[in-house]
Parts: sequence; structure tokens; C-alpha cells
Amino acid sequence: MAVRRLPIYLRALHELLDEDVQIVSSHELAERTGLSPEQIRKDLAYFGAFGRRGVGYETRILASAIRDILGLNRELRVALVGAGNLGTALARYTADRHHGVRVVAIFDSDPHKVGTRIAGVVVQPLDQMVDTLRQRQIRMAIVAVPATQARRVIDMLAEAGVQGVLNFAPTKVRAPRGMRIHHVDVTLELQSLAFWVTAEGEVSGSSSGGEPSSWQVRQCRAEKEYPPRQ
Amino acid sequence: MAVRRLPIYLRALHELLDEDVQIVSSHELAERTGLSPEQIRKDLAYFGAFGRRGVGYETRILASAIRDILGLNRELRVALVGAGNLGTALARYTADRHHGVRVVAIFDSDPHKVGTRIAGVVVQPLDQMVDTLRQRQIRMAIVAVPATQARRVIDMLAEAGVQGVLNFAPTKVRAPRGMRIHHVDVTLELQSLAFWVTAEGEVSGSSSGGEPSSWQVRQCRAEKEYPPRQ
DNA sequence: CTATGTGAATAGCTTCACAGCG
DNA sequence: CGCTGTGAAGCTATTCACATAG
Repeated sequence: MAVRRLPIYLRALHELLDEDVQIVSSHELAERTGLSPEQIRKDLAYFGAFGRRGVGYETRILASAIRDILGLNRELRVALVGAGNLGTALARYTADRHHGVRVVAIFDSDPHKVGTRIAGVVVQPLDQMVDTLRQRQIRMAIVAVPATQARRVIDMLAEAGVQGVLNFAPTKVRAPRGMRIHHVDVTLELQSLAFWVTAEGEVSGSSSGGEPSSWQVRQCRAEKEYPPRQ
Repeated sequence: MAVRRLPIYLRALHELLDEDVQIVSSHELAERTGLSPEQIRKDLAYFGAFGRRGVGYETRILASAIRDILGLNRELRVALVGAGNLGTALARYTADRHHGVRVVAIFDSDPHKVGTRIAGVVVQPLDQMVDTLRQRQIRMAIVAVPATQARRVIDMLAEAGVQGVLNFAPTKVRAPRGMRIHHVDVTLELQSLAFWVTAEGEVSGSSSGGEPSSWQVRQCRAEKEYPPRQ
């Protein structure tokens, strides 16, 4: 889980580098990231001894070390599957600033999209994907296709030797052997966020049928969940 | 944390409803969601007694109960800030299938975008946002603007009484009082995913300077992290 | 006999407190 | 002294095991 916080530190470190700050303490990093100093020290110490006691961390060296751990010191080439609005946004995004990850190949099954350019990359037909990825030795991919196509696409990616997938399709597809999938599920985020906003009238009227009443669950929400959170 | 899994159960339940399955066990739900039966029972029991012992959960009732807990039995109206590719994708997405959440207002600071329609919703100028949200009593928003604008937009949303924000801007902005923010940070996901893919040659050459060698951190990665994960 | 609901045990992660080093 | 690195303590979340109800 520490790995998931390294990019947060990296972002803060790049900010500090832009400000020409040479040395940074775990406290300073904590301020900038919203995490605790102990947490940061634990995370960093887990991967090696990057700091100097009594001083702090050398900004440039720590940033480089983190990029090294993540494998981002050489720009990582990524494939994008699905050239819709979402895919386009993602391709353009990685093209703009260099975060160590860049979309260098795009695939779509729609013949109308094939041949067009997005952020300088030509969209290829889906059936060229496996061969192309193998040839170009691309090991990471973003999946931004409809839920119905996700499973097939991910199987194809596995066949092509892709080891990491960032999946935007709203579907829980379990990873093939040798592949790691990170899911970004907007529906899930929106729906769970909904829990925290008060409804229109917030009335206590019971809903139809024999199911537990709205009041019942709202009560439980208010009592059990609100205090500890946020 | 249980709340974040409710939408997962809800999705599985809607699938089951489409298949006309009336009753479902925690085991069946576990199969479909990839979670454990005990986890599911604990989560559901936390909000009330929805099941019947020896039988299982009544699909329709459980789905309704979860929607009730999340506040999704009446469609939740959401504002979208930022009508770029990402925003467009999100607006269209909520318009297609009804997940209980729908974009019903869109704001952008770009005069060229104001007045255009996305998924049937007219894009309004940003300076109309606070008034409009107050009037229409919209309590949730999606922020899909550049990182530089995120803080200002979120402050405006707080002023308008918005209680929940789904933030796509790659920036850690802490939530104003009374607001809950869920972050979706694609850069973070991509960069942390990079950790799990092997680099081009996967050579052990040390990088420049006095920083810990590539070899060192790779070792540590392989030893400490790989076995337990995935 | 089935499958939920739940205390107890366990595992994983975070915070604390301080030793260690510059 | 200052700040890192780290064992120990504390906490949260998950899994186990079983009592409970139909």
C-alpha cells in the first residue's frame, strides 16, 4: 500500500524542485500531501534509507529514487484502448505534462476512428493490437471501452504480454495471471459519494413493501458513520 | 469503508434482477463481486437485517435497501464543472444508463463552450454556477477542470452548499468544512501501476550520483512486495 | 440442513515514542 | 539538538467460527 503513496510524494517533490527547494523534511512533505510525517518516513524507509538524520531528504535525490522504484526514470510507454471522449482526454493528458507515463499507441474497434490522430498518435484497429503491442514491447495499457468489451480487451492485452492495466470500464473483471489491474470506477465513486450528501427533503417517510424503512437506514447512517468520518 | 462496497453489491444485484433471480446468497454475491461472503454479510448486517436465515437475501428488496442507504432511490442531480473531453465523457455516461446519479447542470469558463449542449444539458458560464446550484439545490458535483483551477472551483462549490465532490483534478485539495471529496487521480493510478510492470531491460545498472542504486530498490521491491500482492 | 448475523481471533496499517545518527 | 528510522502499541478491517433462526 505504501506504493500507492509514492506518486503523491513524487508530485510534492516536483513542486519543491520547481521552487528550488534542495532539502525537505518529512514534516514539510506531510504539510504538502496531507499525510502524517511518520507515515511518510515509514513509507520511504521501507524502500531504503533516503534521508539524512538531523537534516532531511535531498529533494532531487529522493524524487529520482522514487521514480526509480516506480520505474519511471525512463518514460513508460502505454497503450490506450478505446478512443472515445474519455480515452481522448487521457491520451491528451499524458501527452501534455510528462509524468513518466505516455500514451504511445491507441486502438479502437470503430472504423470511423481508425486513422485519426489523438495527441499525435494514430488510432489503429483493434485487431492489430496484440501484434503491435508485442512488437513494440508495450507492457501497460489503459482500457476505456464499454463494459461489455472490457473482458475481451483485457484477455487480448494479457495475450500481448501486458502486465499492468488501468481499467475504466465499470465492470469487475479479475486479472489474468501475470497481470495487475487498477480499477477506476466512476459509477462506484459517485454512488458511494452520494451516501454523504443529504437528500432533497431528508424526510423520514417509509418506502413501499416490507423492506426496512428509509428512516431505519438513515438513522443508522447518521449514528454509526457520520461522527468518525471526515 | 463498508459504504464504498455498497455500490458493488448494487451492481451485482441489478445484474441478478436482469436475470430474474429473486433470491441471492452471500456466496453468490461473493462470486459475482470477488469479495468474501463474510465480508458481504458483515457489510449488509451493519446497515440492518436484510436477509433471511437459511434462505438468503431477496434481490429486489436488498437492491432497494442499498439504494435507500446511499440515497439513490430518487435520482441524484449532479453538477459538472469543466466541459472538456473528460467532462463530456462523464456527462454522457451518467445520461446513458441510470445509476441513480445524473449530470443536470454543466459549467465551464470557456466562452466557446458556453451555450453548447452535452447530453442534452446546456453549458453555462462559471460565474453563474453558485447562484444556479443554490437555486436548484444541487448538492453534489464533479470537478473536471485543470489542476490550477480546482481549488477555486471547489471553494465556489462549498459556497453554493455542495456537500459531495468527485474531483478529477490532479491536486490534493483538502475539503472545506461540510464537504466530502472523493479523488480520482489518473496520474497517481498510472504511476503506482508502473511499479508492477517490469522495465524495458530490467538491468541492474546504478544511476548517477550518490542515490541508492536501481538494483537496491528493485531488489527490495521484488522481495518485500511481490509475494503478498495479487 | 441451510444461510444469515455476530462475537472472537487475526491480519494489516497507522500512530506513538524513542533510539540512533549526523 | 534536529530529524530520520524503527520497534512497540493502538486501531481498523477482514476472516474465522459458530450460535441462531427459518
